Amino acid sequence: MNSVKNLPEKTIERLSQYRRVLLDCLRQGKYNIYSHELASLLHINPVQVRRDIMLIGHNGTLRKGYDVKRLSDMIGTIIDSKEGQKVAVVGVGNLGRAIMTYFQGKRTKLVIAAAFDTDPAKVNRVIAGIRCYAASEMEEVIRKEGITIGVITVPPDKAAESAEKLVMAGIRGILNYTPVALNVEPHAYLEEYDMVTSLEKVAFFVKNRS
Amino acid sequence: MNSVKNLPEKTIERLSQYRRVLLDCLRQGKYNIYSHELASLLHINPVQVRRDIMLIGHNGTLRKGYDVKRLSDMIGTIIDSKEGQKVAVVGVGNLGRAIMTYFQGKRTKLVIAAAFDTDPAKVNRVIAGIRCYAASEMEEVIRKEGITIGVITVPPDKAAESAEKLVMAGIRGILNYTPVALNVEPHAYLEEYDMVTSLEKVAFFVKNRS
DNA sequence: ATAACATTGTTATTTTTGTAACAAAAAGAA
DNA sequence: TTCTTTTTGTTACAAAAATAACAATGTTAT
Ligand SMILES: NC(=O)c1ccc[n+]([C@@H]2O[C@H](COP(=O)([O-])OP(=O)(O)OC[C@H]3O[C@@H](n4cnc5c(N)ncnc54)[C@H](O)[C@@H]3O)[C@@H](O)[C@H]2O)c1
Ligand SMILES: NC(=O)c1ccc[n+]([C@@H]2O[C@H](COP(=O)([O-])OP(=O)(O)OC[C@H]3O[C@@H](n4cnc5c(N)ncnc54)[C@H](O)[C@@H]3O)[C@@H](O)[C@H]2O)c1
Repeated sequence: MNSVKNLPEKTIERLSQYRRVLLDCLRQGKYNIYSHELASLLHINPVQVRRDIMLIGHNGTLRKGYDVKRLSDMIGTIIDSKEGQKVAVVGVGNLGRAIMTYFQGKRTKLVIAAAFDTDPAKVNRVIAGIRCYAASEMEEVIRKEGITIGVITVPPDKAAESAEKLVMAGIRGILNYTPVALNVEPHAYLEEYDMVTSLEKVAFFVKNRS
Repeated sequence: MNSVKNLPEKTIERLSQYRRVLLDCLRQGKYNIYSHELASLLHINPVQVRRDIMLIGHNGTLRKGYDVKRLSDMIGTIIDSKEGQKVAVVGVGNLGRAIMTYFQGKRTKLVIAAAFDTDPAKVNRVIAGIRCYAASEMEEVIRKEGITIGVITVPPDKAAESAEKLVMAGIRGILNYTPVALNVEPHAYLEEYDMVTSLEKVAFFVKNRS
């Protein structure tokens, strides 16, 4: 079977990036785009763009390229859920707040619906338009609101317990920004990102350039 | 040729992660570690750990595993530069400040040596121990300090001009956190990361779970 | 009309990445 | 000692991802 559920992981990432570019195009009044344009905007190969687009079953027009609006909508049908999904941020510190600010109004289908912290100075306040609850209310709020995704931005030594609480609350996916590998399988899909690793990677390739 | 310069990109990423875990072990007084321990801490396969370690030419001890300190040092000789590298953060907003706070004292060979902003309220202040300069001083400061890596955290519409300035100043690598694809090749190595993509990826896999 | 061209869609091939399999060897048990 | 266990190092294999090749076809120019 070759359905949309079996799309390669890398294709999913690129679809998100294509849409970002496409939405930009729409804002600029550009209604058609060639595979090589999309490719060069994202520093990838045009063939890869065409292949990804083929995989999701979209059709371009010869000599006119892809219809920006249609393609962007098509990507939406693949990566968005119809009813949307709600996100919670756990840990309203520097990074948590930055993310909350950043996301406001970015995507209609993916909304940060709550934040959690233990600091009394933050609890029950509204930050970047998002209500901050006490960490102890996590399970209740997550269930009540139907939140499916958690973003973890607590101090490293609180990461494991936060993940556990999220899982207890029935969360289905976690995006972990702490430098602590979590153990939530098979309860939730896990994505981890460490900025130090990215920076060290850049440093390595800088060092070894010809 | 199979030198250290030709290590797979993914191996480089993992080396950074291994070291993070190893340094943690040292702090906890653990001086030896098995491939399967490292693997399970990072949710990967033990064979992959052994393979990566083989590729960098390190030797473990049968039945005792790897010497944590020696392996961590060995990884240092691969991914660090001897003299270290200096990093600049461009854009001292929510995210920039979060990164500056986060990095303080994390790595001895990779130091944030300067920050840049256009906001007079930030210029010439010291934030998280890092001096913030005016964006107009970028070229001068970067050359004087010998900064090789730039992290871009300015508003999206200023990203391209910031990258250009960095390149003008002779920067060798850029880590871009804005959702704008930059064009700096062949002057600098570029790594881009967009949080929306990560979150959309999590959302997709949550949606399509059995 | 017709030829030249540019662009998509798709299959084939190559490259990269990950996993399995297993020999070798050290440690400990019998 | 000899056998069993455990773990590394390495080669062989598999899977995933990226790229190349190219046919098909609409568009434009002549
Ligand atoms: N700042 C960065 O750029 C950056 C980058 C990469 C990773 N990180 C990681 O992200 C995490 C957060 O970084 P930060 O700079 O925002 O730290 P921070 O200290 O500014 O924020 C942490 C927040 O979590 C809250 N908190 C503590 N315990 C909690 C709990 N049990 N439940 C809920 N909230 C709790 C704290 O009150 C605080 O508001 C850290 O683990 C850090 O290592 C940060
Ligand atoms: N906040 C997040 O979690 C997050 C996540 C992903 C991506 N981003 C991206 O990172 C970037 C920064 O986000 P933020 O939330 O920190 O924004 P912000 O508005 O808080 O900060 C931007 C900073 O850049 C400064 N600046 C403006 N023009 C400049 C220039 N030409 N040179 C130097 N500095 C300049 C501003 O004065 C401000 O201090 C944005 O592009 C955003 O899209 C942010």
